[in-house]
Amino acid sequence: MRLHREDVLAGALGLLDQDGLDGLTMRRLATSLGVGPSALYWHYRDKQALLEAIAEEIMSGVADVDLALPPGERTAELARRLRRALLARRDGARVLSGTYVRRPNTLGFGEAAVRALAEAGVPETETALAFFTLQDYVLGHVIEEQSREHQLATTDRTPTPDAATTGDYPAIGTAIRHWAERTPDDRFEYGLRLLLDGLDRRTGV
Amino acid sequence: MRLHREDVLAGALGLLDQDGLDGLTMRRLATSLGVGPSALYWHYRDKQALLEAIAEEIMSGVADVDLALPPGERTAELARRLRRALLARRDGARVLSGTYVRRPNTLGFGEAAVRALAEAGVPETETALAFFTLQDYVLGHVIEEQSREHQLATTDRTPTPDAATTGDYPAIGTAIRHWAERTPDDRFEYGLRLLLDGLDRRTGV
DNA sequence: CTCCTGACCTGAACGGTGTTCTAGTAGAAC
DNA sequence: GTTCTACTAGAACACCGTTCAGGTCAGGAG
Repeated sequence: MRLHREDVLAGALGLLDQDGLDGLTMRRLATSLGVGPSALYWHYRDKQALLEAIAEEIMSGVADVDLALPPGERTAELARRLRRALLARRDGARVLSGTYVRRPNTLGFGEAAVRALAEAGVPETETALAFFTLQDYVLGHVIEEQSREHQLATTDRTPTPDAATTGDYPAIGTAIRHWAERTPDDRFEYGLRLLLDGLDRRTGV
Repeated sequence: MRLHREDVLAGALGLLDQDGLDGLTMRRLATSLGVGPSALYWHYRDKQALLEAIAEEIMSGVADVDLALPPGERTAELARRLRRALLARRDGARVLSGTYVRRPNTLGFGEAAVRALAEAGVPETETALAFFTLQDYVLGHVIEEQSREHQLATTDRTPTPDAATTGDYPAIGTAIRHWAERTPDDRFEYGLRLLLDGLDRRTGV
């Protein structure tokens, strides 16, 4: 039973979810597919090409936001959809930040976001600036969120500063305590709100 | 002439600037120091520990912002200082995003930022949320900025979408053209302004 | 029914990686 | 001048991405 391009991609996605980005190696992917490592190179030029295919797969459907939503809310929803897509796969944010993709799903997302921003009243000269700002925030946020997940899974040290550190840094100590009480979704929404409010003040989103 | 911990760190920083994060390998670092690879493991438990030391070094001095500045401007200045520190070393943002540091320089930066935000009028329950939002934005932004640098250096494809792509995605095409006219500093300031304005609207920074 | 072509794979190899181990050597302190 | 500690060498282990020359096997052409 021979492989096809999609089989390799599917196997890679499975291995990514199971073992994370560092565990996704060509050799392990090959054995999980019951094949030698060199077989993979017939389907993808190199590992980078495979990672780009994964990135594009992660971005599939993210742009399909409800166009009936008012443009401001649509912009917010696109940011949320991006975050959810990144969170849906282990190390999703790291995968995307490492690949420079110029493919339908990725471009389509940018197109949808820029459109929503423009319709919301952002001047044409600023739509890309606003879009990248939103995207950079989401990416940075999810990278940190997933990095914390990994931290929790591998070490047994508490991810929030413990008593020893809070002694020397009192402000951060109490601040983090409030932060820890929020859900991950709330934390994301807070920053998203800040950005959209800032945009509102300038152009009325 | 034997090595000390600082010599290894200095050599690692040099190699990082020269060859990037992927070029920073224990063996190459060893040879550049005129020593066998195993010698490094006396000074640092493993490569991760060395990377954390690098991260902490990158963050040195970032928190030393002028306390005479009004708290709002001080917050902005801290964000700028963080960006500049990350840009100062090749792949600086990637290094920091991969390490989970809880050390003086990193904690001190958080402390300074949380303090500035609190003084600016952000309620105590939200200072950490606002701080992490700013930090996530800066990190995401610089990761992308440095990833573009690398892209430019290695491939000869233009980093901005070319004519072929703009055909199918008209909004993104013209948007990017406006974006390309701005300087990297301007692009960063735009997002920073958005965040601070959003914060202002909620609490009066 | 044969043959051929192209898609797909094997197996071995190359040069690289982080890390560990045992055995040492050199420099400072007494 | 010896001892002790700080430090290093060298070999080895188990991986990694990638290449290459050669093999297999399905399916269409004749």
